[in-house]
Amino acid sequence: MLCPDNRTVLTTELPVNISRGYARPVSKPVAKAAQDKPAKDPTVALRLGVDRSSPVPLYFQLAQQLEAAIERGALTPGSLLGNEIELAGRLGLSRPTVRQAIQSLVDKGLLVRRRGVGTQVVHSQVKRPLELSSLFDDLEAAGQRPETRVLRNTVEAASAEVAAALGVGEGDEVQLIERLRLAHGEPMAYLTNHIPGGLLDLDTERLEATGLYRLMRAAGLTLHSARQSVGARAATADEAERLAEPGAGAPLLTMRRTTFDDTGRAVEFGSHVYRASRYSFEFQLLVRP
Amino acid sequence: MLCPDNRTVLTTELPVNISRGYARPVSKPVAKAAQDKPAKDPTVALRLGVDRSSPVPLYFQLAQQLEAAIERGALTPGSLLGNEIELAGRLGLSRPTVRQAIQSLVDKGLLVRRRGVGTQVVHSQVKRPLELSSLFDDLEAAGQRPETRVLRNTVEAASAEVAAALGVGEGDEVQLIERLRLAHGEPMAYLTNHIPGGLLDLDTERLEATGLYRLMRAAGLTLHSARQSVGARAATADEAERLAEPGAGAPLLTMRRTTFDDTGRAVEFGSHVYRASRYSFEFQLLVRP
DNA sequence: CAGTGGTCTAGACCACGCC
DNA sequence: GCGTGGTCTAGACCACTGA
Repeated sequence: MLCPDNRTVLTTELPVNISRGYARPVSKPVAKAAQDKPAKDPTVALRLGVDRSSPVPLYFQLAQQLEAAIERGALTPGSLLGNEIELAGRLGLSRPTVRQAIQSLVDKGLLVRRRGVGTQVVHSQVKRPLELSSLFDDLEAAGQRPETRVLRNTVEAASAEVAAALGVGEGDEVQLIERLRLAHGEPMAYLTNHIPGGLLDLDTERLEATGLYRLMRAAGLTLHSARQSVGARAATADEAERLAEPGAGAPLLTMRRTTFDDTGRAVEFGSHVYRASRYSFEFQLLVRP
Repeated sequence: MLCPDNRTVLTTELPVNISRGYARPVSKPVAKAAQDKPAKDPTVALRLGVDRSSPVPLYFQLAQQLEAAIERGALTPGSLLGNEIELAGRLGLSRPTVRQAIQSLVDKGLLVRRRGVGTQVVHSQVKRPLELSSLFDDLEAAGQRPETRVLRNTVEAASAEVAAALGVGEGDEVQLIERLRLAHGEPMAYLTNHIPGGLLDLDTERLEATGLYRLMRAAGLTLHSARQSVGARAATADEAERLAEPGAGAPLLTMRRTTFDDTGRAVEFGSHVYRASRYSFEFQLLVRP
């Protein structure tokens, strides 16, 4: 994704929400589709329908279909969805199941509910909130042909700062990785990561082929949350040279992030600098209702 | 909140999640509290209990109590909550209601569920995700005694850029506000905002007393989402002077944000610069499970 | 006043993780 | 196997909105 001024914009989006389900016997093909109502709500013309033999949860199937309808414009912004009870009856589902589907789209910011009014499609412009992102994946998704040069990949004793960030003892073994990230052959960012010792088997080869988060997930870690801080500062002479900026003093965008897995353990501490002339962070926020 | 290096950090937190409820007749004081189980789960000693005469929803009451218990340390990180069915029985609630309470805390990142294992308290460090934030509120919460100087407050014709961001016609009337924000008497940021004409009655006096978002909410607008972009660049000579930075070229943190209300209408477009020597953005991310 | 979403109940069966 | 959360049903009453 390119900005008007040719800077790379990071719109972060990750493959989450993997459908999980369970097999269910093909039971009760409930289908007393009441077409006796004139119904001006747009979902009637939408050939919605769930597959009860699929392992994908019913609410999830419905949510996917509604989302697809919104994305392809079949459900236009501002249009009312029609009430939950009637929709449930038409699909042969119970109301709680339909509510669960709708709620998941409300959480994504695609729908808005108003008591006494109905459920409406939000007037677009809203996409999804920021996810835990990988620069590599972001660049790849944007068609920027990312490239990684691993400049250091060693085991060190944790400094006080790193130990505090990772929640390990000072002097404990941590893996240190320094990488230069390029897109279209040009330097974009200088990435420094610290990872608790023994957590991951990181060989330089795999690090150059993909992103760190992908390696972590592949190793069975469940990434859960991250605390991050974004700022700016002037480049040192060294940094300017590494990043091919004209000289010391060039503005850099900085990001420090600690990532935690689902047990609350810190799995990574990163301290990165980006060329401000080429990068910005872009994301959406949703206000919790 | 102050950084080690004395820069102001923006931890954004807004008062959302206003409790809404409805009155319910004081019915069925179901209380067959089974204490026949030894139960090593920590919630038994937690004097949990809901007030059925309260207008606050039962699931919300339970969620609040659990959250409070986590915050004061009565539920320690990693501890198991005890299964949902038993908990429901003990509280005289149905399982779906208990699940709704637990789910809301999972969404906040305070709890983690594992099938076949149970529900655990996350190992702290995790706070809440970024909310739609007001610099004024953030500074005030951090005890920084914020001050605002309104430098411009006029009505103008929308430029092409502003018109595109706000979704109005080029040349339409928009309100333009330029403000200098100070903390402890020192310049922190220069804020430029555009607001669709006629949306809000903004007098300079009120703008100097509080933040823009607070005024918007007070005017009955329901803020729903925002799209924002954070970057960095070098200051112009003018900007450096306004912000009391030593001179042109000083690194600035930039933020552009368009805010939407719950009908999807753009209600504000802001283009702000912050002194990188004094500011950074700090926030948490949660990975959607 | 009619229609909507918000909340709640008391059951049920299933998939997954661990022993 | 056993216990956990994940999903689903078929009802019910209430509060809010707008005509």
